[in-house]
Amino acid sequence: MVDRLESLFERYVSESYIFTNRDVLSHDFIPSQLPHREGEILRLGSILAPSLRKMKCSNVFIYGKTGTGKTAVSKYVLSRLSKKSEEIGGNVKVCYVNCRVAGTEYRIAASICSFLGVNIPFTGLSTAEVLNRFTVRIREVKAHLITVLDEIDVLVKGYGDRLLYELTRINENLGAGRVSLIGISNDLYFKELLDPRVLSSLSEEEVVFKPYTASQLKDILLQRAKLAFKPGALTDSALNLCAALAASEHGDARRALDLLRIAGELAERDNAEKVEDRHIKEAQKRIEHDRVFEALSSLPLHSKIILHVLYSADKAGKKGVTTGELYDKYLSTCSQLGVENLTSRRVGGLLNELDMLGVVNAQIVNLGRYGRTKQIKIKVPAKILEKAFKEDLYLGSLFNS
DNA sequence: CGTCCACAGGAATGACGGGCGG
DNA sequence: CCGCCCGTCATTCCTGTGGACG
Repeated sequence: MVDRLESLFERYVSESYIFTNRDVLSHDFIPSQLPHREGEILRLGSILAPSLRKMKCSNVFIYGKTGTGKTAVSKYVLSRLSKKSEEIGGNVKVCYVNCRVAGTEYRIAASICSFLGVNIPFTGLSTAEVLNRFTVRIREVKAHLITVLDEIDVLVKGYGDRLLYELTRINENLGAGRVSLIGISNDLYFKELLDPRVLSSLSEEEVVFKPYTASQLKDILLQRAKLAFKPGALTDSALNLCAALAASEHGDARRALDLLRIAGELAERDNAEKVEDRHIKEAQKRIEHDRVFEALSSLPLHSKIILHVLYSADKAGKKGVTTGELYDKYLSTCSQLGVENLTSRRVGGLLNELDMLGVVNAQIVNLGRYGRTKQIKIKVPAKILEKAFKEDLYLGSLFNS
């Protein structure tokens, strides 16, 4: 026993069979070259280049599906631009904000400010005040700030285009300095939600990122694999499989890299010498499992109760529950657990959130004389749900009986 | 062909915890 | 320390609605 533990430790201390540098496969790694995106890089570069000569540059709207390199290309071009600006003593500053990560209008504004060295408290100020301080600061340092708003559709869907409107208008009463915007979205139709004035201002230029094809994905993987894996540690067929799987999921390079990294980790844990097809397949299962597990276990209590109701119905062989049935069972579950219940209005809201998350499938159906309701079905495998809820402080007890 | 079911989901409002400037 | 404002979660009240039934 001791010896086996010793050898396990020893394996971790000694060099890995598989990886030379696993970080190359992580999300935030930006390689020195981005294969199959030369066109987009040059395009974005030529749009932003005027800023180096203290000239106005157009706002840009970038769209394309997830994992098509939008973020990587933007960050790459921005970092090169800011390097060049430093070199020539320019005043171009760059700033990157992910709207989904930041969350609210306020935090996005605060986050932009922090790039200019203005510290904004967590909360306490109005968004208008934050923007005001931002404007003052821009004028002060006379900077040309190029702001990337990643996942801008999340901002607009949640809070409307007020912030964007303010940002596009800021230049109008700004003596010195300038603000240019780069909006990134993976939803092509979100433009419809924008006020025409904001839209025309934001999409002075547009860049579209097409999904990678399987062979392009293969090139990308090959490039990273050279840096990440030991020579010969990745089989050709595993690499091909990886590219093929990711290509079938809308040419998502991020997904492909995740697959490769996790497959590598699995192979390493297996003490295998090479990453093979089975590791890739296993990795795909793992990713899906983890995604769902994570989503489920971080849910608020009442969402979990709702899911448990649907889970029980599903286990009883019911195919779909109506809103009324759901709410009845929800009430009884709450009293069983000794938890205060929410109103049906709120439960409906939570249900919609679960639908958006893809955990649940809710469809409005018309039963004519018998009303208009929703048919709700659970979409996650029972096993994962059990695993995610068994540890829950409140819900755990429901599984022991 | 009108009714009326059983909800959907928008708007207004309130409670609450947190952080600000003064 | 206080009064104020914010974001978040939840409630209350409300209007809207597609189609089977009578």
